[in-house]
Amino acid sequence: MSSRSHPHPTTQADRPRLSRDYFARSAVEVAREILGTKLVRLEPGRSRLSGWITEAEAYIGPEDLASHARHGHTDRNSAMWGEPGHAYVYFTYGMHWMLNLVTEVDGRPGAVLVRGMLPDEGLETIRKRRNRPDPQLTDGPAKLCQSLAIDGNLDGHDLCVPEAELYLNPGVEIPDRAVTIGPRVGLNHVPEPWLSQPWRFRVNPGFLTDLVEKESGA
DNA sequence: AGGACGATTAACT
DNA sequence: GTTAATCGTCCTG
Repeated sequence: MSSRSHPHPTTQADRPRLSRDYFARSAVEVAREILGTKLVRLEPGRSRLSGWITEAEAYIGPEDLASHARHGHTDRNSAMWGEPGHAYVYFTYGMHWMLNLVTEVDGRPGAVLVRGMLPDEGLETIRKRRNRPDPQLTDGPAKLCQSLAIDGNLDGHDLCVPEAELYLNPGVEIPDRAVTIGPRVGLNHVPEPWLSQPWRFRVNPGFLTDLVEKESGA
């Protein structure tokens, strides 16, 4: 099956994917809960890449002045307004792609920005694409997209169908004591209260790496 | 038509 | 700590 040169005990065959119902909740709830789940990328005719999500932010709707939904339904943010469980992928700063997971009920534009992960499968491929030291491979939203070859082709992609090329698997449970909650980052010209809402969720550095080492029987 | 700016990153002082 | 890179999107007029 796998073309990896050495087995990795934490790499498993597909488990049940996170379902439409999973995403059909508030963005804040989903942003917290997806920590530790596994983001899986199947590249057509190529390899299978994956990693455990370590950081996410919630964008709750049109009233949230930090959200792209603040301008209403536009061509770019169209995926946000659709069915939950799809990807919203956008281009910014003239060079970077960002991955969001559409949440909330159909018609309400909630989204969760995936800001970081700990790589699992496809590490060699990711290293080639990033050409950086391991800690800096996927510790940012644009780095993660570069690593997994996520771009505009995946905008609107359905994460909850069998043929999905991008989806989530259950991963490891992250206890509250291992999560740091704070304001979202990179927001400019965003007024209060939106600027300071504690909608960024991050797994404490080291927690997942330690856990993964134990699981792989080190 | 023009301009401001961006849910970032890497390099630099 | 600061700043350049780089261009699509959305606003104003």
